[in-house]
Amino acid sequence: MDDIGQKDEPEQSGFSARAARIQDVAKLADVSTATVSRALATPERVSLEARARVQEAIAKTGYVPNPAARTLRSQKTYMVLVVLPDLANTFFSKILRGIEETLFEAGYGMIISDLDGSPEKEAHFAAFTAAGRVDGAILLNGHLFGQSRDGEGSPARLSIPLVALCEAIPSADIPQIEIDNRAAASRMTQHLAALGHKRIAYVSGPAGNILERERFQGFKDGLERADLPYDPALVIPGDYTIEAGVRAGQILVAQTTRPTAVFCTSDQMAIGLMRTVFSAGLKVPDDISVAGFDDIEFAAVAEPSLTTIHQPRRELGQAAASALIDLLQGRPSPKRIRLETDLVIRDSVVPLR
Amino acid sequence: MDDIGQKDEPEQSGFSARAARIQDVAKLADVSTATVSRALATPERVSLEARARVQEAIAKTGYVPNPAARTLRSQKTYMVLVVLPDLANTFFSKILRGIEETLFEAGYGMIISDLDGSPEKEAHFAAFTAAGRVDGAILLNGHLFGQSRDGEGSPARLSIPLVALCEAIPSADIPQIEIDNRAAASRMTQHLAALGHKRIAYVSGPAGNILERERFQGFKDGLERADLPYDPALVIPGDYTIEAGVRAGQILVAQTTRPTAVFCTSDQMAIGLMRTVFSAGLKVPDDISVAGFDDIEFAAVAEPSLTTIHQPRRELGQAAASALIDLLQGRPSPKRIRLETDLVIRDSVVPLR
DNA sequence: CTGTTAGCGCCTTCAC
DNA sequence: GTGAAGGCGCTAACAG
Repeated sequence: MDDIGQKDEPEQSGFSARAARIQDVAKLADVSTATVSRALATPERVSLEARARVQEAIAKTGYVPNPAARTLRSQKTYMVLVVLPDLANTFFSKILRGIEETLFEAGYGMIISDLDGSPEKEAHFAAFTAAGRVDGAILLNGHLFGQSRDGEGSPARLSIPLVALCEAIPSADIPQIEIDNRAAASRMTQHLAALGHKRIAYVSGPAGNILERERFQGFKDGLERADLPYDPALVIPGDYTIEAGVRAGQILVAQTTRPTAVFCTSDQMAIGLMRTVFSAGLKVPDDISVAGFDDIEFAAVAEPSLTTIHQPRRELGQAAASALIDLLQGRPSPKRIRLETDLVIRDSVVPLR
Repeated sequence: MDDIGQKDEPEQSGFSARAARIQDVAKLADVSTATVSRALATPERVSLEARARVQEAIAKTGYVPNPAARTLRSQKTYMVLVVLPDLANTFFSKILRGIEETLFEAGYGMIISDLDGSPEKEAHFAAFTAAGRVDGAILLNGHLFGQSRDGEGSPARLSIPLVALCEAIPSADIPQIEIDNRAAASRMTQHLAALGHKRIAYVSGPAGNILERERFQGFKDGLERADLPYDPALVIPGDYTIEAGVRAGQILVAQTTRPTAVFCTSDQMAIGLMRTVFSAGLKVPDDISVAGFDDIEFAAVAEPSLTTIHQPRRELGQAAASALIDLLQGRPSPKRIRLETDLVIRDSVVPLR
């Protein structure tokens, strides 16, 4: 990453509408194309002198290797696919940034696939990886794709290095980067219990989701440790979205004997729920305490500010990208990484009076 | 070469360890490779019979064209670069989704570049496009990269089709997809004025930003139409972030003669500002009305819910992608598209009592 | 309508 | 340390 300077005009003399090729550089440096190639890939195997001439010629021509040709030859794309269920979900953006940063530093580009719950898209991206457009993939959607029912004719190229991020894929033997959802949920539940809350509602994630399963386990763990009974009637279904929070709030306010605290398994739901609770004339935290999960940017500025579990989103992205790069470069990669979460205490949860 | 080497694996028998090539399909279908290629690209120029045989052979082999080879030959990548200033900003996610959808339908992939204010990255992506890794680009960052200032003969080199989205680039002769920021800001200002507010503060975007320039003009337009004087003391600097809103709030509450309404030029700032205002013991909207801009998801569930300008983010993304695809496929493309905004009236703004 | 031929630009043995 | 040459897989050009 050296040249930034000469974007100027090598075109005063000629109509250089065409990009320089390795041949042009070779001719100008008076070496063979092989030497140019080596000067770029393995400079130590080229004499200092030749290297200098090549450098100069590259600078003069503004040569940039053609990636398609390079890929065709070397079977490497220096591209990584990031698969996520919903690009518009604010939870992912900081993770993406962490991924992008780390990939960028290692010279990889990032292609994003927003699955959007569409099997068609999933098939498309499966074909995409099969076609060798990417060297590896980071999966945020909790499952592998391209599992054809009978495997007939499915090419073996599908097996590129993969990393699971956030939503673990236990069945797959790939690096798993995540937080300890169960422990975090347990911790929050105990926090609420320690403040005197005995009737604690739980707003869930989507049924079957692995995060949901773990957080739900954690919720029950927390109750148990606090010697509180688990009451299924206090579980309200959700799916991590703002809208689910709004709906959960409606269910909540309609209840005759309301819980004194609600543990929402995403901040988005917590914020949506508080909205409904306010509209119903109740107050948070005076009438009901509300806790979230994720610590998105808006958690700190919500009204009241949200007590929640902090997830190191950027670091999660970075860790996943690092693990994948290790894999891609043949280095041993961590099998499983669990990053630490924090309980962030703000104003939406208060002791039961 | 250090791969798992199966050099002489007979490639029959249903499952090949190696991806099928066009030759394999050709042989199986008993046609030439050219016919296979045509059957894929221009089926109408291939006899029904041959087409059927090719289809069958493709199915049997699981053939997927090698994109690198295709790109090398045809000089088309079917990839589009999306350049944006900050991936972690929630404002962009829905726009990205709109872009992705439309690109996907047209068979294009999306590569995202998060500039993150880094000139180094910008140089990198300039080289990226120069290297021909993408067919076109959508720019959300308000300026071209890798281009010299003179509008004369320079752009011959890395000129791929471009589209400017949201932040217009007036100097560039490319399709511009945007909203009428000036009109929208004027409308909001007049709305506040119509409710009796006479001292209206304005929390700005980053200095020099084109959105900021237009919205600021709109703010002044609105004051003028409402016969209100423009008072520079009521302008608070910001940069569209939550944090800027928090800081603006601090400035606001410290003022001796406070305005009765604040127009924040992003929802994120409005939400951050309300946070500070609450912490200072004031009430929104009773003590001060607050308006936003963008209508992000959290605007509707903020407390109080936010009166703001709705931007059709998804449609903006779709329109930009469509315009770019037109360009890429040699069709005439719209020069400038301005999508409609809406004034969304919620609870954060009330008439002056 | 179909086949043959010739590269796209690069990397990488294989010789020297 | 360097050069010559073949070919990665595909499609465009040109015949037939």
